[in-house]
Amino acid sequence: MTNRRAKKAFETRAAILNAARQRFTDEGFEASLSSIVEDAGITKGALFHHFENKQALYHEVWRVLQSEMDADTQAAARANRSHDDPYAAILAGCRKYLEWAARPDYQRIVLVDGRSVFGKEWYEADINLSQRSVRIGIDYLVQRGLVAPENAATVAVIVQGALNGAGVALSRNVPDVTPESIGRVFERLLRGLA
Amino acid sequence: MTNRRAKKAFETRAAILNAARQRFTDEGFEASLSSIVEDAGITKGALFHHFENKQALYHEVWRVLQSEMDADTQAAARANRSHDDPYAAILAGCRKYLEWAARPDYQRIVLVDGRSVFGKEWYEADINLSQRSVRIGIDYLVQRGLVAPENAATVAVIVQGALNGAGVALSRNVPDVTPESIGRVFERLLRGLA
DNA sequence: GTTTTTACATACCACTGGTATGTAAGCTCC
DNA sequence: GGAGCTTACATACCAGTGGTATGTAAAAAC
Repeated sequence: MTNRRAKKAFETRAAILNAARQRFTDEGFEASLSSIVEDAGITKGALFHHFENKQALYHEVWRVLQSEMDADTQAAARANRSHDDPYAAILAGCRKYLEWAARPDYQRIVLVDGRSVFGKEWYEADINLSQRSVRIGIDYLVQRGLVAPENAATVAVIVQGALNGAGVALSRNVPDVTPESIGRVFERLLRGLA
Repeated sequence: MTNRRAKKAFETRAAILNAARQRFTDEGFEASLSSIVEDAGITKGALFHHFENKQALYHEVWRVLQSEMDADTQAAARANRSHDDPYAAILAGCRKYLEWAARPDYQRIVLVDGRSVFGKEWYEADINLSQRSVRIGIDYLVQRGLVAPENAATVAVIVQGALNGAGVALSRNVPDVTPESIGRVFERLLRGLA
């Protein structure tokens, strides 16, 4: 019964996305569509049926990754709310984000290749998913009077950039850069804003 | 007398680099070699004589840009040294770097496309040129007792990331993010580390 | 049961980065 | 000053790329 064709189509779509995610992680955007369709066990006809072009495929892989990260970091922040310390939630979110920034797939697809793939539209695409969680955290600090309202937007982009830099450094095993040292410095930075 | 051939070769090499810098700025690494050699008024034979491959050409363009930036920011920092305020120099360097981060060529070639072009070797290439000035500034603060020695490396990558985030946001005209607001926040952040 | 729609597969295209080869001008050295 | 080597390119070509136009068989709609 229930639409056999649509179900099958969904499976091939998922197979394409899986193969693409792996290839894009290993080889970046340069990964060939031929290799992706081979991994997925289908042909280019199927791929171009499901996605308008290579960029659209990449964008979908990217979007899924960002959504997963967004949900995960927000959950971590929510779970660590504290009446005693207004910084507890946002710091927990930061720590969780650092785990993502160190993941090979997230790092390559979002942090390294993503920007160049999307070109000028990058920031517009990015700000809605990458920045959202950060903005929520900063806005909370503003609400608690710990960040000046006129600095909110600036603090958000700076925190985001700092997290990305730290995350990449972390995964590159830069000497003396550890999750603990980053946690220490971040806490100091945020508290220093008050 | 003095070697006419070498002089001419240097000129073609410079023409290639100029054309490449422009094309890479406008179209990113995807810019075709055909268009570059056309702009430079030569052929692919000449290009591949001077550069091993496309990546090597890109790397040279990138290297020149980074060197220019490095010299400029260090000069700005040096010119703003102050006995009264140990932060004066590094803040001046940061402000100068923001100007670079907002430049179309630097932004596209170094901040956006660079990472994906160099892939895994990116950080190794980056750290020697991007990080150098930052590290010098942070090490000075350590020396003055304003940053804990064990945090130096972490602070450096974080400051670098923060500067990149701020620079990109600046050039994208993100609402409420201005050179002034960035300067304010940065000063607070750095002083908060003491 | 016929028709229409959908989810692919196949065959092909212009163009890409890269290479192998050709060539003419410049330099060296007698 | 001219033979011979070297260098700085130009030309011709190649495998592989993203993308498209067309074909097709099965499922859905009526």
